[in-house]
Amino acid sequence: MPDRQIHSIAEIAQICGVSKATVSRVINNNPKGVSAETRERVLRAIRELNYRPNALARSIAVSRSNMIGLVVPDVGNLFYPQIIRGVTDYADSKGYAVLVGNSDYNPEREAQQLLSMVDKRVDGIILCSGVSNRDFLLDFRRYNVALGLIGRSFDTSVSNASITGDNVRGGYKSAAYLIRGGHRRIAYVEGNPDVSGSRERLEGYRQAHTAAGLPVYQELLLSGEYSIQYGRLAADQLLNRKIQFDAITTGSDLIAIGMVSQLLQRGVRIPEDVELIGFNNTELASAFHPALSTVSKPHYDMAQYITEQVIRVVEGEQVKLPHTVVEPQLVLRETTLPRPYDNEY
Amino acid sequence: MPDRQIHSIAEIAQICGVSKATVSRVINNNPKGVSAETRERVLRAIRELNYRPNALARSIAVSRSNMIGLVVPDVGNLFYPQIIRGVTDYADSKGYAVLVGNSDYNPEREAQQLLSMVDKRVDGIILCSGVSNRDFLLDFRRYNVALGLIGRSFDTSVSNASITGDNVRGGYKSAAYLIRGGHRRIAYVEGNPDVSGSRERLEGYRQAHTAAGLPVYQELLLSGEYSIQYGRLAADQLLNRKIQFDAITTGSDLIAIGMVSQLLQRGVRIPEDVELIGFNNTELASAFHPALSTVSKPHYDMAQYITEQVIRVVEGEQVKLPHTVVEPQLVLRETTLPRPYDNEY
DNA sequence: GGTATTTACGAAACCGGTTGCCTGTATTAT
DNA sequence: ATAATACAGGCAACCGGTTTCGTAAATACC
Repeated sequence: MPDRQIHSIAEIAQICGVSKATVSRVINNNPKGVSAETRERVLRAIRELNYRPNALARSIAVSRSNMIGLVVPDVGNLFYPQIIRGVTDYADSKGYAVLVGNSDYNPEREAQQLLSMVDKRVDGIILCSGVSNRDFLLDFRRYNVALGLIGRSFDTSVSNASITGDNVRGGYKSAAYLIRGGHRRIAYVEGNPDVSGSRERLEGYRQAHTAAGLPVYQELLLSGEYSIQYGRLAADQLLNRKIQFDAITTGSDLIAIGMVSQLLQRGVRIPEDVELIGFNNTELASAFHPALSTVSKPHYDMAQYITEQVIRVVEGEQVKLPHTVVEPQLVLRETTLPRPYDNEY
Repeated sequence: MPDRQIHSIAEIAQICGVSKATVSRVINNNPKGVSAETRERVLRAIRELNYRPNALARSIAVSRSNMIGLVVPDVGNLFYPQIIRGVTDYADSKGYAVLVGNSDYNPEREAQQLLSMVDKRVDGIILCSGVSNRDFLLDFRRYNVALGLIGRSFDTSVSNASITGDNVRGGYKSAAYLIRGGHRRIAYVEGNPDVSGSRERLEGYRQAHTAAGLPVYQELLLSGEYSIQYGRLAADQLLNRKIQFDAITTGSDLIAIGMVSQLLQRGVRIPEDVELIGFNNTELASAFHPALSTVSKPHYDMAQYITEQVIRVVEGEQVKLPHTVVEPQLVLRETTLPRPYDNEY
């Protein structure tokens, strides 16, 4: 068996007959203080021994870990791949590694994950669709970690940067589009009601109704979780309880897919009998059959953006914009009927 | 502004009038060598100051980081959520944090990610659908990191554990099912041809053909990438080049979805005109409309299993089985026509 | 009451790096 | 030729923990 060693800077130093300081200078290719030949000699030893500097040791010495933490509700949810990819791409490009954790929409678990990342001394944290309350986050700032928020926003004392879609507008647009189609009983089917986005979309839904002088029926407001499963369940519920509805807005494409799938199976035609609008415009929405009408935000870009900001604060630069909100766009496909529409309202 | 400090063990020690050693003992609740009252006093200080031990420092002291690395081709691909969730769940339950990286099916990037994880001194690495060659991985063992493989397998000198679906069997089963339906021109549409799974499935496809005394046509063998996009493209290619085909097997559900979506759009009926079988039985397959027939493996469980093994070797226990291969099951839904079938062949 | 054992804790070395400061020699300026 | 400066490189302190070992005090034992 070959030497399965992982060497230390001291060994390299000894082998080359120089001090640790010199090796360190070579590694960080610090141009000062080491001659070309010494440098070469050290580099050769490093190569020959396959020496890899210990990033952890370095981290504690310079008190910077070059790691950032990403906390999402559920990495298994098909909504998050775009986000994770956005974060890892940007982080990677700047030489940061990414630690991931699931919160399961549970404030305690979320807190646990956040603290565990502090323990690992990540330089920054990106919290996605967080469910922690404001006080906790505010208190959390004591740990001096750059904090970026996706999908939720507080004042600047809570986070260094945040980016959200305008969920109120999103909720408004989809409801308004359906209302404009003459629908009067529009079901609103949400995922986890604790997520702020849920409440905001509902607010938009309400606004669209009142703007049109229409009542909001409590029995049409459902919530459960962001999954295909739940979409199925919600469809069944609506049908089984014989609740009348002529259109649906949902809190995610997954819910929408589950509902469409189940409604179709139970003989409800879409969009002829029921129009439906999803949320988020995941990759799936356009591929699904019938293709989902949905509300679109550039999640990948949003993730990249927030990662950029977090890294900026880590590196002592200014955040470009502490709070960004992006206007969601209604994307109309096959689960709605066409009608004049200008994406403005 | 409150004190935004992160304290060190030395500070706690000083405040409590004890030595660092004592504080350390308290933190690791080492039952020996510290009296109840001293312990209490230290714990109080820790609580009051919100002290969080530096896991990095601990890692270098005990040469164990409690981090494991997960390298996948593309966290953005909808196939990986199940895997990532499986890994994070198990790791989390054992107190390990997870570092993720993308390889993009690129051996150089993969090597880079692997080495970057070594630098961070992860205790173990889980490599998913790796594209590195055997020699590289063998050489990589020098870094003394526990290594688990998903979706690829070598002898035990290369990895500590591996788990794969039997892709040959998977490829065989789906092709055989289609052949049994009387099809003679079955297109085989793969993702990245560098991934070993691709080649194995093709092998199964071949075996099924020769077993039935049928020829394999080169023009029916396509490959590109694992995405909905590519599925669309492949469908277009087949149609535009006027290549005759009466059935399709694909290397992933995403490709399948893209193809179905495009074929439908171009007026091809499924399954009446063309039968199609996906691969992997992602959450999407059953929700898609028409529901995808596909080849199923328990990815979440596989991910958990391999994580368990990796952690076992980290903790000095025996790996249960160094190499596991799971038998894939054909799941028949709406993109194929029903016919007698026993999932055995 | 004297010895043996246990217990509580501190001192200091160590893990693997970084960095400020110092020294000795080589180079340049005058 | 001499002083001034530059450069290469070593020493040692430091980052924040863990752990071995030693010792003094407390407790157990007879």
